[in-house]
Amino acid sequence: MTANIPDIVIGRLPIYLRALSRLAVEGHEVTSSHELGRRLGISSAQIRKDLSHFGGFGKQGTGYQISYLVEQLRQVLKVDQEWEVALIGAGDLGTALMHYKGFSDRGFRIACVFDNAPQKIGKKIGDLDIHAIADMQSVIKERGIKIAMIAVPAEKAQEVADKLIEAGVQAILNYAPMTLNVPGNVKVQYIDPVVNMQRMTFYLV
Amino acid sequence: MTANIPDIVIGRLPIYLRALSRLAVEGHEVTSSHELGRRLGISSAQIRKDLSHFGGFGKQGTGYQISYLVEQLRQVLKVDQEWEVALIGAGDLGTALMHYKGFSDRGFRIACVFDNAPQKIGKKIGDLDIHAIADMQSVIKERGIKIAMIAVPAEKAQEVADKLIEAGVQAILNYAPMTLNVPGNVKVQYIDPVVNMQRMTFYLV
DNA sequence: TAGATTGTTAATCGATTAACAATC
DNA sequence: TAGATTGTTAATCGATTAACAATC
Repeated sequence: MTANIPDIVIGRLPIYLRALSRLAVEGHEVTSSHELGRRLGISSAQIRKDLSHFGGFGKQGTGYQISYLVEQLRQVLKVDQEWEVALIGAGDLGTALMHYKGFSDRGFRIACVFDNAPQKIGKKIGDLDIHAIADMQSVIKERGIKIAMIAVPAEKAQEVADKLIEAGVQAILNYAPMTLNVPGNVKVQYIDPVVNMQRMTFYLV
Repeated sequence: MTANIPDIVIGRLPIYLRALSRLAVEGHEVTSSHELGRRLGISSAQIRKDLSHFGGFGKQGTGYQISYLVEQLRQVLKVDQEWEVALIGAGDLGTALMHYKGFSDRGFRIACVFDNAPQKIGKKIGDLDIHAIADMQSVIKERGIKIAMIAVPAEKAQEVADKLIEAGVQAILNYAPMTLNVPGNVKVQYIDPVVNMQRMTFYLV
């Protein structure tokens, strides 16, 4: 069942989930594919088609009960639990990620931080000790961590990724501005703000 | 010519540009669609097809001269110039963005910062003064700024976006975890790390 | 020349949309 | 009941890939 669902559909589910949570916060209890589509700039047909891969979550004539759909999407995406995440890199970006409040209620918790600057190792960041990268693999193996965020300079990113994967990490959010080379069973997502900016300048006058 | 190029093609060009720059740093002078494709996990046919929208940049038998292709892609994407960018929000994330060194050699410079916390206004961040959001529109109009990064809480993001657009901004990089409602002539790109993480957990065991 | 690689065309593949019966 | 909206099928649309002549 899981096997033949297009990546592009999975990619939209977090957007639906985010919009639905927002609707709930705004006090709505029920919504429709049309309302959701209008908010997101997506056709209602696409939303219904996407959701139908996982079951019938709505009711003809009335639409979707938001709390129920949120619960179902959380289950589908496996964020009805809290994932422990390893953060590699305790620079400006790593620090901002540590302080970010938005992870916990959406399924994630930064559980350990690594850096290799001697002056940082042993210091605290938030309420976590910064560990040496030399200890990274043992900590990740011991705690069974499956997800990591890479926030180190581009030159170090591939090396860090290789070690993470060797230690059992299967999902990497890479903030370093480069494409990683990983085996087929490892998922990578990229965040590079400059890429996002360069996708817009083309359209400017 | 510009009009009928698919967005999805434009979206890949910054990735090509990034990889080509990296190849150049590594000392390569020439590459091929096969080599680039191998590095990026993209088919060589797709790379050739994408590039062919903008002209013939390669040579049969030998491939692409990297410096020339980089130059051409920079022109296509309009990042052969430095764009002034407005940053709204001087919290942890805004501060990390201010300190980020990676903008300038890829076409962007943060030219002004805004926040509405009284204790921040007037303080320096990097070598820029933090201005009040009340001054945002006049500064943006005066300097003719076309690009902004939103790094404020979700509740404020739409309001900030509306003001930016009214002041003439045409491209927004939105770090707030919500979809913005904007007119058709305004481009928006989104960065929400939780969305990226939730796109991977589905595939974890 | 022989080998390699481009740019492009046609074929294939996959995603989106339109439409509507079912039904709340 | 009448109106609204789902879930799904078929049609359309668009993107990717395969293949190859051109040519460096």
